[in-house]
Amino acid sequence: MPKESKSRYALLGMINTMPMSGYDIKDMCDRSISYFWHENYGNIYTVLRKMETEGLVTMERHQQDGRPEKKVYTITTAGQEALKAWLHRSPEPRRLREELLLQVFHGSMIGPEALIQKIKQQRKYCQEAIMNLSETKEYLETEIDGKDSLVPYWMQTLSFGKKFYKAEMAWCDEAIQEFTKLAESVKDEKSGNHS
Amino acid sequence: MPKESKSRYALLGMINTMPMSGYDIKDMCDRSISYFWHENYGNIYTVLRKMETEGLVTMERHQQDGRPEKKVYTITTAGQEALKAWLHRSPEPRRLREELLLQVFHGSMIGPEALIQKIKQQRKYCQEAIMNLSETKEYLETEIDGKDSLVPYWMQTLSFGKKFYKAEMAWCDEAIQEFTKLAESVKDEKSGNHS
DNA sequence: TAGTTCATGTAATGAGTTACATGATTAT
DNA sequence: ATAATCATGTAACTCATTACATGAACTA
Repeated sequence: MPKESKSRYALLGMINTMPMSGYDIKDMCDRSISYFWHENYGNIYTVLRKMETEGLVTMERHQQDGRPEKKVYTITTAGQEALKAWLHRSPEPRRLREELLLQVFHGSMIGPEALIQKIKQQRKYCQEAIMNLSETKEYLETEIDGKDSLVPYWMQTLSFGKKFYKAEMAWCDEAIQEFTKLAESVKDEKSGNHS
Repeated sequence: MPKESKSRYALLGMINTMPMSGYDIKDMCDRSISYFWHENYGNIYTVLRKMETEGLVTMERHQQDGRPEKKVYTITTAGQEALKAWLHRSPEPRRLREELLLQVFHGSMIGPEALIQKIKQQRKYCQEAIMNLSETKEYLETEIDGKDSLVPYWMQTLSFGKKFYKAEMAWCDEAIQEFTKLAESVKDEKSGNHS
């Protein structure tokens, strides 16, 4: 069986919280799940139209004052069932492709100093990510858990992000330290200062 | 500019440590970097032949006793330069697609109990991963840092893996706890027992 | 007036995965 | 005998990304 695309469920899930357009979906993805999932316009619009023909969503044109027309998609019963069925399935194991780690693995070719620069960069990125997550968390906490009970679930994904980035930052610190030591020992060897 | 494939560098890096065949590369990837990088035969053999025409590697047929013939690839000077150039470039930001997290985000549709099962499964997976990493670490520690100084770099990627999985396991524990609470509060509401 | 945001779409591309095919040998 | 390991390859496919195109309105 060929591996099935998961984009549809990302979109269905978003539409399920409330009817929205492709543009809205992209916006919501970027604001809420961007640290563990991504979607781009090209795919969104394509998948949306496909799901319409499959009867998972329906489309309505919404006229707006001054702004371009919107195509607002609404989930159907069939769509909700498809979403639920996926939610009950086991997630596929992740296939990471961590370019930085690959560079570290083959780092002996460029030496520790060059790696340290990369890792410092990554550390900065982690810090920013953690700040963003904190802001989102604060926002969610002010939200009265009203119409949708999605808040506690969203919160739990934020917690994952935070733990993940904190761990990565800790790794960055450790790696910088280790590679600094390594760089010094290389220098020592060159000056004939063996242990 | 279209995004460039990173597979070639994964392969070049492996061949750089010692000449080997596509089959060997797959084996080495699976044993050493599988928790943050993956390659499959289809791609390996294709990319290998492409790199040969580009002059990044050379190929030699090796006859083996009893076993099928091997095509052993060796990195060229051009290949080493390409590898080095990539190592000096900044890694592209990762694009995660964490299906489990997506399911958690939309979890309100199936409720906390169903999620807890998934997360328990994930926790088990993390535990196994940590054990595998520990074994690899022990193996590396017995290796005398001889011909290749790749050991400390490899070690550092192992440390990343361990920190990552430990963080994920901690998240699993937290999430299980939180969703258990949530499940109970839902039950309370049903039985008319409000706080 | 030039740039940004809003809004949708499609064609081309590429990269990677899967499935399939072959065939020898070795272990059970 | 038959399953597993060793070893390579390719065709089909799908998924996603990129690039490009359009166009209105708002903002500096």
